[in-house]
Order: sequence, then C-alpha cells, then structure tokens
Amino acid sequence: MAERLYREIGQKIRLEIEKSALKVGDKLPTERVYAELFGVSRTLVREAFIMLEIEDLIEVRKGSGSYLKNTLASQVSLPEISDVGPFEMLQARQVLESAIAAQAAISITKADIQQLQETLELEGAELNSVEKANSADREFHLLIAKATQNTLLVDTATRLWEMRDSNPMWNQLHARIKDSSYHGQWIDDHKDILMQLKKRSESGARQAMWQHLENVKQTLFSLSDTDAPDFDGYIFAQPNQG
Amino acid sequence: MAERLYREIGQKIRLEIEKSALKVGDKLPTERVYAELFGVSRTLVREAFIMLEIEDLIEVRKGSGSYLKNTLASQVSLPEISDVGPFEMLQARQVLESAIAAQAAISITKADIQQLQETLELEGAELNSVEKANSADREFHLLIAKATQNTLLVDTATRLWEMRDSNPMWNQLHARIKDSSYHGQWIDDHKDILMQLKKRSESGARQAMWQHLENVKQTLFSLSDTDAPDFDGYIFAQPNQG
DNA sequence: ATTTCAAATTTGGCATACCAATTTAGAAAA
DNA sequence: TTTTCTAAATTGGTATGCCAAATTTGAAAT
Repeated sequence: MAERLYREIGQKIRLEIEKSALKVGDKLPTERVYAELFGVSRTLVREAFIMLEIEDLIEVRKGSGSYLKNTLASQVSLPEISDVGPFEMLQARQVLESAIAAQAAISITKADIQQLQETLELEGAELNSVEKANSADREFHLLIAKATQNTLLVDTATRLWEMRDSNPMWNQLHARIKDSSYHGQWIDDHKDILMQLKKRSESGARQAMWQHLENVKQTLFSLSDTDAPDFDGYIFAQPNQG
Repeated sequence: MAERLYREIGQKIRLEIEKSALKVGDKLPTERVYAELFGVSRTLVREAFIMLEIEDLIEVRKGSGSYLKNTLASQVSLPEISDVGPFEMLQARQVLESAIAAQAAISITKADIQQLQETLELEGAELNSVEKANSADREFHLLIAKATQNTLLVDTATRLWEMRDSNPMWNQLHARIKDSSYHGQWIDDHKDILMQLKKRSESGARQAMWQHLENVKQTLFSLSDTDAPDFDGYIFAQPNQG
C-alpha cells in the first residue's frame, strides 16, 4: 500500500472524533495525547492535523488547542454518487455545462482564451497517455467554468468532475472512448467550443458544448451496445436542443 | 494576521512553481532547497508540501522527490460559502436553474405539474408568514429539479438552496424582499414558469426562470440601493438571455 | 562497448528537543 | 469574598538530526 503515514493518522483521528461524539466548537485532545494514543511522534499527529485543517474539519490555535470546525457529515462528498450511471451523469453535464459555457461566453477574458488554447494543444499532444489526456480534458472544462468568474459555477463544475472521476464505471469506459476513433472528434468538439467562446457567442457556446456531450453520449452508447457490460436502465429522455 | 507559517510557505511555493513554469509531471525542487531558499527549516517546507498534496497539486514520493500533479489553474479554492455574495449566488442560480427548468419541460409528468400547482397555491396563501413562504418557494424550485428525473440535477439545485439558506446576508435580505410589494410579481413569475412547463416548452421554461431570477436581482438591487448595507462589488456582467 | 550490481548519494520519513503564545493557578491585594 | 497580577503549566511552533527508500554512480564482469 505504501500510503503516507500522516493520512492514516488523520483517518484514525476522524474515527476518534466520531467515537467521542464531538460537536462543532468542541476542543480536541492535544497533539501529544493523540501521539501517545497512536504510539507515534507528535510530528506525525501534527501533520495529520494540518491535513484535517486543510480539509476545513478542524481549526488549530497556537497555545490554546485544536477545535472542531465542521461536522464529519459535511466532509463526505455525497455518498450515493457511485450509483449514478454514466448516462445520467452525462445528461447532467449536458444541461449544466452548456449553461455554464453560455455564461462564460459573456465574461471570458483574453487570458482565459489563451489558457484554453494551451490546454487544447496539450490534449492533441498527449493522446498517447490516457491519464494525461483525461487530465487535460478536465482542465479544459473547468477553465470554462472559471471564465464565468462565478465561484458557485466553478464549484458546481468541479463537483461534477469529482463525481465523474470517482465513478468506477465511468473510468472503465473512459479508457475505451479515448482509445476509440472518436478521439479526433473529441478534439474537434473542443475546438468548436473554443471558437464560439472567442466569438463571445452565448448561444453558440451553449450549443457547441451541448453537441460535444451529445457526441460523447453517442459514442458511449455505441461502445456499450456492441461490446460491453450492462448499462441498461441508464437511458433518459433526450432533449432536443433549441 | 497570525496565519500559520506553513500556509505562507505553501503560497510561496505556488509562486515559485508559477515562476519556474513547471508542467504537470515535472519534478519540484527538494524540500531542502526550498528550506534554504526561504530561510526556514525543512519541517515547515514539509508541512507546506503536505498542504499542497492535500490540495492535489503535487505528489510526494519517498526517496525520489515531489512532482507537479495538477496545474495551478485547475486549483479550486474550496468555496467558503459565507463570502459568496447574494448577487453572485443569484447569477449562479439564474444560469443553472434556467437550464434545469428547460430540461424539466421535457420530462415533466402530470403528477409533477399537480404538485407544483399545489405548492404555488400555498405560496399565495402563506404570504403572512415569511418563514412558510420561503419554504414554499424552495419547494417550488426543487420540484422543478425533481421533474428532470436526474439525481445530479436535483442534487445541484439542492446544494444551491442549502448555500442560500446558510448565507446570513441573504436571509437578511430575503425577509425584506418578501415584505416588499414585489411579492405579487414573485408569484406571477412562478405562475409563468409553471405555464411554460405545462406547455412543455423548453425555451419558454428557460426564459421564464431566467426572467424570474432577473426580477429578483432587480428587486434586491433596488432594496440594497436605497436602504441597505454594503453590497458593492457583487455586480456581474448581465447576460442577455437568447 | 555493454551489462551488472553494489556502494554512495540523494530524497523524503519520522522522532526528539527546545521555543513561544496562551491559558491556568494561586497568591497577594482590595 | 472578590479582583488582580504574576509565575507556572499547557499547547502548538519550529529546528535539528538520524533513518529508510529510491536513485545514481562507477567499477567490475562480460
């Protein structure tokens, strides 16, 4: 496994917080207490505390102690998401990301366009590595959300991608899509989206993004149709984009 | 300020990554190098590295070094909802909920319409209680999301409303909006949305929802203009709905 | 020239020790 | 008894040092 130890400690501390039924605002045991409890140095506990602090679960105050800042419940990023099928996910992305793209067309800056351009070139270059191509794909879509300059829209898009990446079924399919001959169209789609954004065309960007995800759905459908595992029951009403 | 030092170091490292134009996969300078560069101990640099690792920006490999895992651009500062202003929130709702409404127009059922009808009547009746009116308002919008029959869209809409309800500034304003003479138009807007959904008009529902939230923005603006606290800096580019 | 493999080097992992801010305890003053 | 103030204890902050994994080097074998 070879996980970094501080993560293990952090997880143990989470469990301790749960067992002790600590409420928001309550004081946690000190670093030294946890160190002795787990039989490790205070350094490691401290690192685990930093992890939990970055995750916004606790707050650390010098000379005073550490305090629970949020509930454990608010930590978990949506539990039942793994039950969401690829088609349902793609439909949600279609609805939301096309709207975000339309908004981005209004507020996008030259710098944003430049970054999108660079990412697009990376996508073309990195098609040998599925890993990197996926990362560039994600980057492209999130940059568009960022171009709206609206925190909540960025947050929404990010959440969608986090869910996608944590969905095992999607990962399985993604590799095959990227291997398929569709990769060329994938890039063409992105080029089209970028072009509409450059033109600052609201409806153009909306439609280009919609069509892109429509194409992904089609590819996914044909792959799962011919080849594949069981994706029945994931098909939804297909909106006709007006 | 009294910020914890590792955060400062982490920020400096981000700047260094930017200055050095490091690409994903590139190796970072070692902890010892940064320690000397910033004139601090390796411990602090290590803590900063942990912070960046939690943020998924870098990957740390024992005995080997640390590597850039994601671009700085893809870094999303996890949203501290409390400092999202009402106008930013309304803009996000405008973009997302109008898209959701359009989708709902396609898949809505008679039962959904019936429920919306009932909720709408409740809204008219309960205008004496701000509390209940607000609850009915929320119900109306969430029912539309449910009508899409897409889990993720429901989830997205729910999240938006949770954030709205936890934003103190919004709550403060909401009461005043509900008190104002705008309440009548509020209900008319909802009636219009419901009518478009009945007609199953995708673009009609989209525009009706957009216009509704546009009206809310206008009301909010006029209230904060005449009366109120300091809402400057929350104003965004206003998309012209096509 | 190429390959192999072990020793040296590099790099992150972890622990101990001491520092500084905060809190607490208790004695002195009122 | 209550308040005030100071010193001791508590708690997180930072630095140093040694350990272990990974990488690199270079000499020996082929």
